[in-house]
Amino acid sequence: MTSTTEQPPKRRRDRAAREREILEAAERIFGERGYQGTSMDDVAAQVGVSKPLIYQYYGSKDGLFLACLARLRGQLLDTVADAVMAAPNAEDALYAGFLAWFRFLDEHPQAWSVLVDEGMLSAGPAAEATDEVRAAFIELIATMVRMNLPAGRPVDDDEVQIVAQSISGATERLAIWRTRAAAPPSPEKVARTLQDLLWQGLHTLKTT
Amino acid sequence: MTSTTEQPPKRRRDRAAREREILEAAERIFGERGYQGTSMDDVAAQVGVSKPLIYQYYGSKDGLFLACLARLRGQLLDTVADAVMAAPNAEDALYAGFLAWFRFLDEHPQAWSVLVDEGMLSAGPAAEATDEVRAAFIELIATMVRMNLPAGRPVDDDEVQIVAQSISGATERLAIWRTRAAAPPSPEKVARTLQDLLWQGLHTLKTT
DNA sequence: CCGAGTAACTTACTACGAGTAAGTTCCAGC
DNA sequence: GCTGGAACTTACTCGTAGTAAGTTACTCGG
Repeated sequence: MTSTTEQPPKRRRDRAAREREILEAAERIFGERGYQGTSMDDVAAQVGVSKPLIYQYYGSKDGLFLACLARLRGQLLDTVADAVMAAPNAEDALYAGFLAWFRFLDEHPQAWSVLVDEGMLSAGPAAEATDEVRAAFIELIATMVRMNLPAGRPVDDDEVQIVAQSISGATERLAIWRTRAAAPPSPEKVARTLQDLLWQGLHTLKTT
Repeated sequence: MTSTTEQPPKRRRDRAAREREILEAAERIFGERGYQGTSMDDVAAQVGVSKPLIYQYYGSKDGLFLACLARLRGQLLDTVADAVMAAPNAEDALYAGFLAWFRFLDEHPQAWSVLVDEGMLSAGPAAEATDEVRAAFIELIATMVRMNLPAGRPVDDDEVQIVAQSISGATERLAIWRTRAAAPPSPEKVARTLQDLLWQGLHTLKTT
């Protein structure tokens, strides 16, 4: 009976426990209804607590949303980074990274909803955090790209940036598309196709 | 003295004229402050008209935003499509399309702000319109990709979709990056790099 | 010129959600 | 048991989306 709905005899808890409880509820509700569609009153009611308490702990709606973001982002980033690092060479790393990305999103659909809504916050203070996440990813990609270049060659940083941004954008859009598509191709198929599309071009970079 | 601020002796106009006037103001204000940062009262005040009139003409805030979107989207789509169609072969078409895209966005920065905020509306009825825009682009890209394939070969529609989605995502993210970067590379450079990155891979598609 | 009829427009609201001020209740340690 | 602080609440303010109901100005037939 200890399901998601909380039982009445809920008393005071220490701050850390409450914060966790609030965060979990927020993650769930943001995931279901999006940022706009979620009101602080909703979250408060779900936790069985009053609104000002949430404000005391998280400062603002953005603050709460950011906290959700940070957690999910960390998980996703770690997953992908691990897959990339575990690969024996650049070619495999590329595929492994894509695969890890699409698989994670398949396995954590509600996490992804939050992260997508993240993109929605072009305005607001959440935008900065959003950019940080993406910057981390792009840094990872850029590192991979550079790994793939012969050591002696001069590196055109603009080109590396362009490539990294492109890959980041492509994977994001593909992820969104897959959640919406009626019968999306498997993570393996998408990762493979992407890999095929990009691999040759990455070599071109190196010989330019 | 007929600057952007309107002179007091502003009287009744017929509906079409007012709609245009409202749309222009909305486009400007949305472009400056984003969707969230713009209130209907702001727009009303700017036009020198009362809020309910805007509601009568555009139905809702989303409706007004959508109307802005539709116009800008149309311009952008036409520009890119023209460039693509004018190219003598697939390779040039790809480059020309990219170039037209990035140039347009350089030349219409406020238009782009609106289109970026567009992305922000994952929630709300604007999302549908957004998807339509993107679908149009993706259709254009998919057509180009198919043009590039030998006629006899069987076409894997999933792969074409994946590639088209990737390109769409890449160009969007690059556009956003360029507006934020301190010293973004020229449209030519970005278009060329993208072209280099993708061209080989598109051939791979055909021989798979 | 003149009185409808209607399109253009306004005033004055409601509803709801973010954020806050000022408490009240419960538990720890003395 | 009493006091101090952390956990928590009630009861607001303020801003903005959206609306109901009315008012003003143009127009067209007589």
